[in-house]
Amino acid sequence: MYTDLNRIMEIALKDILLSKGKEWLGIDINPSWIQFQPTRKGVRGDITLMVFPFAKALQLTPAEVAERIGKHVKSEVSFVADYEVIQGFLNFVFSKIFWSDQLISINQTDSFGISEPNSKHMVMVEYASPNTNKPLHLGHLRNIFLGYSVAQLKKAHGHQVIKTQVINDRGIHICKSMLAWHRYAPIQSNGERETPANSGLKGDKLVGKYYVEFEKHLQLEVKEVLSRWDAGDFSNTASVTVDKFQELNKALEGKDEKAQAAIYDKIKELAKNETEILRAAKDMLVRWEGRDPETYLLWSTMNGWVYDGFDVTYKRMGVDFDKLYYESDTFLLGKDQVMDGLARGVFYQKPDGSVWIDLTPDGLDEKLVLRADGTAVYMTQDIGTAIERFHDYPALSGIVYTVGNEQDYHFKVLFLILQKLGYTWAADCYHLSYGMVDLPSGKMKSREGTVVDADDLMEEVVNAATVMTQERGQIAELTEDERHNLFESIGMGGLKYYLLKVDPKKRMLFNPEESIDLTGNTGPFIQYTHARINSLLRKAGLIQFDKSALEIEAGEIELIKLLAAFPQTIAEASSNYSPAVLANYLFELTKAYNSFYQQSPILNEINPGLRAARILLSENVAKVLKSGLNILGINAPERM
RNA sequence: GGUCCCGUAGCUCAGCUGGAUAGAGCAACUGCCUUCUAAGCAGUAGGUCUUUGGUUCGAAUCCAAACGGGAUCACCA
Repeated sequence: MYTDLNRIMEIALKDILLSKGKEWLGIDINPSWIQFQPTRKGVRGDITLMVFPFAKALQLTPAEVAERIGKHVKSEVSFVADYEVIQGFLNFVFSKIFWSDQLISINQTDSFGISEPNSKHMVMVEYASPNTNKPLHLGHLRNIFLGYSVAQLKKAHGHQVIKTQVINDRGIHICKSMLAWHRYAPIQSNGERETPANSGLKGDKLVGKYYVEFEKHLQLEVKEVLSRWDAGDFSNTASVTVDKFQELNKALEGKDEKAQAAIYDKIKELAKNETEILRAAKDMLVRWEGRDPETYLLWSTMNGWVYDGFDVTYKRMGVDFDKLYYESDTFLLGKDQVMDGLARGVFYQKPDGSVWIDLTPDGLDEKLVLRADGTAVYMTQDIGTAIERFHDYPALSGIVYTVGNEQDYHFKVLFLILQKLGYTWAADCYHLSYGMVDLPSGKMKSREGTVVDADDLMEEVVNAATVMTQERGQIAELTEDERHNLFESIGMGGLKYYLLKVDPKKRMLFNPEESIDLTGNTGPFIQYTHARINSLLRKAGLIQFDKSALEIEAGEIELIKLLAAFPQTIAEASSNYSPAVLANYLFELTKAYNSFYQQSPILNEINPGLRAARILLSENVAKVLKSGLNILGINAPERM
């Protein structure tokens, strides 16, 4: 088992300072003065003690204090070989033995950096959960890679993890596609309507096509309704709607452009509800809820197409799920909890029968949790689903929701409600909120056709990787199959790394050209370095060396230090729900190794002790790179 | 307007709970393949960390305000 010597040394130094401090400095040491940090890059030393707090208390200059402490520590602590005082910072230099022992310890640890499986509590990670009316796009890619990677991170950190997604298989959106398909899908020669099987179209793409079709017809009808209204023809229109329309029309006067646009949107909304096609879709939803056999069959057929399509996409992404929650099963959940909460005074009821929660004391608004007609809203469902999950998994301690930051408010409210209902685990639920992915041309908008389709993008990225790898890869010995896998690994690795390397919380820019780059801060750069080490190790296989007689120099120490930081990097990335932390670490390690590789002969080194240390070091760098990439969901090819 | 998030090099991003001279990658320029994979390495150039106050030995980091960008404020999900 690997022991983080760094950490142990820090504790040891702290103990010595506390016990001997008075003797050395003449005053009692306040533990809060003792602040260590890794020594700054480019400065000699391994760990740095801040001496400012001491200097202040002792009324001495930092340099004087540092000198006094340094002298004593050097003479009394075996692993401190030297010390240096620069600008009031006290830098301790650890002995070479210390570092070579560290390397040996890392080497002897099988899954270095990975915590004992299931040593920490169980968490559920929800991600993906797309709507079924449209194919997956770039935004989903960020969501899915992020969620999957956080699940991997939690596992590596010792948690038991349940990966889950909610299948949004009910609601008006799927009815829209169903209706449009029923009305407009061309009849094939065999008498069937268009299906994935007879058209060769991916299921999600096909259903998405009819959703668009629906929207097209809807827009046309809206136009008709509006022009009728403008002409003063309100036949077949409810008087409430007419009043509302005229009211909004009046409100237009004297408003600026922005306010007018908002009002126009509302008018459009009114007109939408007056269209035949939307009414037909709503009827369909009612029939679905009433379990009308024909509607139900169509629904399950078309849903099936979508999931078959999504499965293909997930498979290429390399992600999976342990447990699925179907909205069609869970949409009735939560009502009981709401009624129970109502009885306990957590919620209150308005005269129309709708149920609300007043969150104004918490600085939020009043929020509807159940409609007047007793049907559930989004919030009701989420309350129910969360509770259901804790029933399904009694050992569960928290849920991570990978959902875009436009829902920050929703989750804030959800967690608060759960807490008010008395569920202590609400404190361990976390909204993994990520920023939007923008394009160089701006925001993705389906209406303007600027949405980047997930399947298309993956195809493109793999194609680009194929071209580049055929050009410069060392692939002569690979079979056709192996090549195919390699291109896939490189293309997808580049894409995943590109989306994961930035802080999830932040909005990010997706530059198509950069995403297929193979140089610089990219996935393929790390993969390449891993492959190159493997090539080296294949050749080193023949060389005998003695692992107990290692010799190391400054360059090796720098790398060992980085390797030793792997476990704490995983811990940090896991607790911050940030694969980006890990990605940046891997990049640092890769850069450091490449620099080392370029200036130090490894197999060609004549000094056997040095050569042994360098081979061992290379082996462990490769080990960490592979393990780290795996957590990011990225393959680490043996050669490329 | 209320609430929340963001503002670091031409561009894209790192900078952890305050610490030394603010770092990478891309783009630009200069070098390095008859030694282990050049998808690499070494170097040059590029910064009032949006602004102004405050806290402190010490601020890109913490606090406040202003400015700029975004999200959200549905009986949609």
